[in-house]
Amino acid sequence: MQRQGYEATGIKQISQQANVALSSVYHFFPSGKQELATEAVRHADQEFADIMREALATEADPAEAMIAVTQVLAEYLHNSDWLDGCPITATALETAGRILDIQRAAAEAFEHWRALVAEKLRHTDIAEDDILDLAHTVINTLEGAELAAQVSKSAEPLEIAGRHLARLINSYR
Amino acid sequence: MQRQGYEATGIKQISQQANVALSSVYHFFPSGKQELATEAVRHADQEFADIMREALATEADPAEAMIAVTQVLAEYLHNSDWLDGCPITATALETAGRILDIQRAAAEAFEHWRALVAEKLRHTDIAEDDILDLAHTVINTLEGAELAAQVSKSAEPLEIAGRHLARLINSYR
DNA sequence: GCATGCCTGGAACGAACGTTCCAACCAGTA
DNA sequence: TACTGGTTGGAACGTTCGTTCCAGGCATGC
Repeated sequence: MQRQGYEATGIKQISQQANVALSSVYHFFPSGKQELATEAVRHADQEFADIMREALATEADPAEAMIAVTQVLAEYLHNSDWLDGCPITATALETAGRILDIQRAAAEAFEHWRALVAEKLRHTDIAEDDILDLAHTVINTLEGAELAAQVSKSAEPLEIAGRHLARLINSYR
Repeated sequence: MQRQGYEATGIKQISQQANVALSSVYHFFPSGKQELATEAVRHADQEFADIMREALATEADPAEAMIAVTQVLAEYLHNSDWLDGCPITATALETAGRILDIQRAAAEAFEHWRALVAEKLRHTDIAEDDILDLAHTVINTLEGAELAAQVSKSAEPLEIAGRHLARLINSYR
């Protein structure tokens, strides 16, 4: 779903790629595809949070840490032939306004990731209100840059985003 | 496709909603769905460019103009019950790496929109290299903020993005 | 009025979709 | 050994998908 989105990903395709019986999928996700997708988004939430947490920890300075994050994301993207961008964006977008469970799970994921960034920014003397705003823009700019990088098959949007986010953060202290 | 993405949007659904015979769709788009989607992306490219051009023109100062753009985007989003975000993101993401024509059309759209922003920024004394970088981040942050606004059904991400983009631009002069 | 294009209506195709069902299976425990 | 719970294999359901085909309509040109 990260690569193809919700609709293009079939349950049979999932069961085959996982070497698992189709019945088993319906055994563990009785409500079908929507339940599976919701859990997939929640799983991707945790997985992506781990990646970000680790990348943020490599640099003590929050501004520098942003650059580290964009570098890690660029690596993942490049190593997967520009296929593995944000794990939930595609699914979130095409189900927005149609499948509320998935939309809610996606909203919670963004909130979760924002909290990680905010946590990192609290090691500065930036005011709490500004920190919360910055966390918004950091995640949103990363999302947009990852999308652009994927579509253009280039790491440049992510590199630029890293530098600009660092500059924006530094402008608050 | 703006609302549902590529896979979830059927050709029959399109022909019905357009009050047009299914045969007519295949008459004008002989190569089928992929060709139709590619043209749809190109059309959305122009349409979105018009919206941005108009919004950018409402404010003489480029930094202020960014806030105007986010306000306009927030309006569109709110008026459509948070359904009409960026017209190509969903389609671009789920076809990335799978349908090259669509991916190319999407990349050209982003390039087109960046050029509009760069054009506006040339009314300042910012160095050309910085202008091109800023255009990248402006579009990418708008994309990310629009996604977040749509998923969270709130205009807040766009409002914050507008303020931060203005601040970032002003930091260059 | 008649012929020559382009366009449409409607039916049909095979394939894939999500989902359901049930018999068979295979741990465990007693 | 017998039983019981959870898990699987495989076939089948109806529906929808993208696509194809062709006879008919309907203007425009002579």
